[in-house]
Amino acid sequence: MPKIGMEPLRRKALIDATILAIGERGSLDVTMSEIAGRAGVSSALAHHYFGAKDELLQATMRHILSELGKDMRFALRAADTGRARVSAVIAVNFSEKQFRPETIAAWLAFYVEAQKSSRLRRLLRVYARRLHSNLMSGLTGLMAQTDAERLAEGIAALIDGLYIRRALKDGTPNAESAIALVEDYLGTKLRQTR
Amino acid sequence: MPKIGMEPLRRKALIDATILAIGERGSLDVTMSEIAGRAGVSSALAHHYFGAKDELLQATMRHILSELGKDMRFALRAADTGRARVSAVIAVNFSEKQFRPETIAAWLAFYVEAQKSSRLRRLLRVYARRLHSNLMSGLTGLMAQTDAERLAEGIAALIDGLYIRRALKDGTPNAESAIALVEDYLGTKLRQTR
DNA sequence: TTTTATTGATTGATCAGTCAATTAAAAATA
DNA sequence: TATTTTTAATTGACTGATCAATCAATAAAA
Repeated sequence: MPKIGMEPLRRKALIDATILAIGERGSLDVTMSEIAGRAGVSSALAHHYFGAKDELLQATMRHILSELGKDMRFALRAADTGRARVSAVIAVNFSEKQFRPETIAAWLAFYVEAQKSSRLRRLLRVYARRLHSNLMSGLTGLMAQTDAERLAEGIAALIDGLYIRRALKDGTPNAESAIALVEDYLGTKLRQTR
Repeated sequence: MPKIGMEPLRRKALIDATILAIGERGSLDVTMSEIAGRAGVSSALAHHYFGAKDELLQATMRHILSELGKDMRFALRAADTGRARVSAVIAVNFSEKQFRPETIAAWLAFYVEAQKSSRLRRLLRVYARRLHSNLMSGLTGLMAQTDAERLAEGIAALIDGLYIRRALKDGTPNAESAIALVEDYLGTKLRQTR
């Protein structure tokens, strides 16, 4: 029962299915058939719309990054002080939508894959740079440039580390305690450099 | 040209080859043939000594963990104050031997794999607990228990985050700057809680 | 002669990717 | 409006490649 204008719907469904599948498996070792099955279509159709598995994975990563970017821009719009900007960046990274097991697992899997794929590496580099510049835009007013650079690096690494730990479901930090940890780091450094 | 007592030699060579191969590929998607080839034997022999690929990977992870443990015990033996113990833990994690691209890539790959394999997950949990208790053994004398717990969590997350960033070869923190970052975090918190 | 070390060849399963065929909607034409 | 033609959506069946795992055979040491 073919219908019209299916392409955007199918693409979206396939990308969502990809995130779900990766999240459940915990790695990119997910077959096209599994993804397509979850999206309710045949694997042939997935190939029809995305060409190769690689492109589906890349589209998925782009989708995740773009969602994060959207949330970030929205949160930053409401932040009027430097301090508020930094807190906004932290909050978005641990928001309901971003700090979910599926999303995190996908992140981690893409991190690993990036070591093989230069295109994925480029995507992640864009994200890292954006995170850094967002942090810096808040921190520069609050301390010396070099201190800000260093702190931004520390916060970014801390966020990544908390993501990994969450993925392992081990010491599972929940969102609030993760935010508290990063905010405490930030607060302590601010008090020190004040 | 069969020789005697080859088993330990072969096992060691295969494990080393596994780390190398994973490090180069950047993931656990490495064939038994590739590993065996690097070790200078046939894939059949790798199966002969390890049974299944899974067990070779597990043995490899155990090897990495045990090396880290050895280094850690050695470094801690020389640390006589609480403060020195914490610094020792940090130093070992970023030591020449541990903070190498191959080792890091292997770490990351195992982190991902751990989401699938409960046995790997157990291994990593042991490591995480050991890291935590090592950190605590140094921190408890220096501040209140709850503060120490929180700081240990933060340091551990920071270490993981710096590992990930190193794996991506992006903002490539070198060992010294990574140590400086963690030590700065620690120092700031100590000055604050003092 | 038994045990250990070793491999080439093979098997069986899994998958990404292709293709020809089918169905129905859209567009064009009568 | 009724028809033919074109385009879009969709799949089942297939192909080719890759790879883990097995096994029978060989060679040398004990």
